[in-house]
Amino acid sequence: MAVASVVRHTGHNHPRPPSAAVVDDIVRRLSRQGYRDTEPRRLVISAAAAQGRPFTAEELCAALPCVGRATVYRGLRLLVETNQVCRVLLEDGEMRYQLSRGGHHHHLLCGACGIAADLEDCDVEGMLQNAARAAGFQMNGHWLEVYGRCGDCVRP
Amino acid sequence: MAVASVVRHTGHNHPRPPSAAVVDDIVRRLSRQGYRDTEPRRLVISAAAAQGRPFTAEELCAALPCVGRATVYRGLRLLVETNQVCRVLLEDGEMRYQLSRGGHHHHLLCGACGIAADLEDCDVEGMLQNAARAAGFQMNGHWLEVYGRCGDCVRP
DNA sequence: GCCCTGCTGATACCGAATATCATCATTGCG
DNA sequence: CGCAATGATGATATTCGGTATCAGCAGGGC
Repeated sequence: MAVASVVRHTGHNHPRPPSAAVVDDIVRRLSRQGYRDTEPRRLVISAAAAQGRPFTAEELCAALPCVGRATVYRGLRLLVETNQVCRVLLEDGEMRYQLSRGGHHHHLLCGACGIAADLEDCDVEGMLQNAARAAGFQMNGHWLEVYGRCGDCVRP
Repeated sequence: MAVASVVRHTGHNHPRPPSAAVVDDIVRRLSRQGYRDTEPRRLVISAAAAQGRPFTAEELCAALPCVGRATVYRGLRLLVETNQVCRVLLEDGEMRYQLSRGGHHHHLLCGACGIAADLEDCDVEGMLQNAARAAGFQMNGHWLEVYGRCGDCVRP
């Protein structure tokens, strides 16, 4: 279902050179939680950090031909579970991933170039709390994605 | 802010006796768009309407052993495409479906009993428009799910 | 009733993701 | 430092949700 997937690759938005500091940082946080510091895991983190836009597990696999598929999938899952990577839901229902900068935030997703910008100070929380309470619900969390066009794609 | 109104699906979560009127209504809308009125299609709609909570395609298949898998999947896809059924994203990323009562709305999802209530008058739209504009984005749409506990599950 | 065409459904197929399991490598500890 | 415990790896098999195929069927306009 939901076949028509969005833009794959356009001119800009090249993968960035992965910053060693970012990788070290994540590895350190994982170590603190008892996860080992291994070469393949660092490669997965590095590749995830190098993506310029939300990516799929398969894209990571393709970017890491020397790392086993299972390892890439396990590594990615670990990163999601430990909140180093956040899930990004595209408009068509496809799930992608992106290195998290931490803290609660939402994404502004450009349907043209596929880039995701973080939307940080948006107080939907309070509004939803109220709406949920009015409906007799106790709200625990929410999932929000915003779709549109980024500045670069609106005026080319 | 707007007051939230809720449409509760059933008192409890059992499948409801599918209302013939609801099925007829959907079939009529499909006919108007050139889609035929067929027995298997009616069965799919009826089964979808009988679910007391968001369901998966597989659950529909299980509920309709006499209808071919492909037909169930095609029928469900058609219903989604024509907005008779809306997608519901669970907290863990699983995608489910639910008969839509039409109009833009969001879902209050109970993590305990799995029920989904419609949250109709919640004005996140304007807030998101502003936040997006501030970030240089042109917003076209959004996806929002709210998670928590329904009244029945909070005080049992 | 007839025919066109959309619909059905058994089956094959596909791709994403996970389970398995022998082997390897990290890290804590003596 | 070196060793053992055990978590991690990766090739492979497997599962699973969903789609493509295609011959035959049936809805509905005539």
